[in-house]
Amino acid sequence: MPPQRGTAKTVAYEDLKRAILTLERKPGSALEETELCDRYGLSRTPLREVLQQLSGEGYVSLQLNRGARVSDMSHYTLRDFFLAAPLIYSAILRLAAQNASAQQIVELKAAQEDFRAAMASGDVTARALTNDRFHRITGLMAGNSYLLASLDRLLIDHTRIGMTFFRKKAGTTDDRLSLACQQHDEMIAAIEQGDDERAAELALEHWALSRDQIELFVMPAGLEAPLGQPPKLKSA
Amino acid sequence: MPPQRGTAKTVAYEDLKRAILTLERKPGSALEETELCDRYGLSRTPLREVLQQLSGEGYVSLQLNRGARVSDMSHYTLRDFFLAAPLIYSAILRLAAQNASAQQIVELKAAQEDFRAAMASGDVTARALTNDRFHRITGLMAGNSYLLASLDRLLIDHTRIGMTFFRKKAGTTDDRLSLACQQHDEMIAAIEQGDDERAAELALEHWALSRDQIELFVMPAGLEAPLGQPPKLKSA
DNA sequence: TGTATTCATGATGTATACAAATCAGTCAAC
DNA sequence: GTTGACTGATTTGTATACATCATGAATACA
Repeated sequence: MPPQRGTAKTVAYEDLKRAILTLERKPGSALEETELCDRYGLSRTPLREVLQQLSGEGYVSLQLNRGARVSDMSHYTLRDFFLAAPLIYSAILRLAAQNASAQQIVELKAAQEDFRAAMASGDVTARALTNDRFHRITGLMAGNSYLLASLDRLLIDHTRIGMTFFRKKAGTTDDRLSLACQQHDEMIAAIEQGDDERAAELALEHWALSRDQIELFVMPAGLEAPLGQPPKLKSA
Repeated sequence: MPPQRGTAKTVAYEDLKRAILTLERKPGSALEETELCDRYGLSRTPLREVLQQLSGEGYVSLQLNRGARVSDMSHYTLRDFFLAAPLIYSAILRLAAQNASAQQIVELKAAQEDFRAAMASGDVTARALTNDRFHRITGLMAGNSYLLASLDRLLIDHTRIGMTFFRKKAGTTDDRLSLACQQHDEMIAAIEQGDDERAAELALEHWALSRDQIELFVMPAGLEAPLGQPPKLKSA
């Protein structure tokens, strides 16, 4: 649903999404129209249309006479996230294995190469964005517009959470990252073979890894919490 | 994510949604800005913002320099619909049973009364819209913004499809409608008791009923087609 | 000193005017 | 008869000006 707009508007749309996903624009922070107009060289009319669009897609929230803010992330959203992610990710990957076109598989492999490069580079932003791109391509492969709506919203917050814990340079992080990379490779293989069961299984394994990373980051070290009941997190 | 706008804009937003859901605006039909401006008494600037918002929510699709159209419904969307609906509906109702507030249950009961009245009246539009409202309330009860995104999109098309087959006055329709009404009552009971298993089960039963109705309408009578592989449907 | 009100400032919401692109119809050429 | 390009009219995209609302500092008062 990206607007295939003329350049200036497209740039604003894409760059705002990038800035939100990478936490360059912090959750809950205000988006002033005049600032954005100056930055992207647009007048307020088209810029406001971009904000409306982003609002409909869940990147920003609008309040009457109070402008736009980057969508918030509270402990509530995190709880919702833990519930919805395994359901949607496994469904998407199952469908991706059933429906992926040859062209899409080429794109996914290219995305995976970029992801691998980002892992090697250590660039946090690049890691988060290339991972985001990988999973969005699987969403397109699934080709189900209804489920894609949920996936898109999950990925907004998954990528933002990813930026948060990627920033932490824990000792265990690198092992987990290389495992994530390996899982991506296995996903590609399963999709290429049309093995939908395996693809769905991999989605759950991949999610379990993410979940552990998130929990590690969110929880004070050494504090145990029951699975499926994520600890409360103060909003930023 | 509805805009809490000043009256004129809100009216346009709500009425366009209503008109799209009830097929008063046909899938794929053009939405001319000047016509809508005259109708709702707005200038083009705020009206275009409404269209952008509706685009982000899946009601309309925008094309550069070619204006807005009501979102299309092809046999592809119908196929996607059959795949996503049971997954999302059961997940939503399970969560609704776990999380519904007392206030929300009151609202759901009120919606069900309106639905029952619409069934008695025979007003096709009222039936479709009150049914839509019932299920959107269950979505709010679930309180999961990620899954809600999918539910909202499913309901757009479910309501539109409902308008299509409600219009047909088949002999069997009334029995099925009263069963649907009864299932709503059972859903309320399950939610009120916090019986999430039963609620999810009811969601699937309710979906099976809808699915049969849709297949009855879509298929030429007497023509069998395998379940899960809906027949091709020409777009309007 | 603390609280409430006022008013100036700045931001958002809307309308209008203008620029650019699409579409329909005609006409000419093949 | 069909195809192609041209032109006028309509529609969409953008910029600017104005109206309305929120915010916060300054002042008056208890």
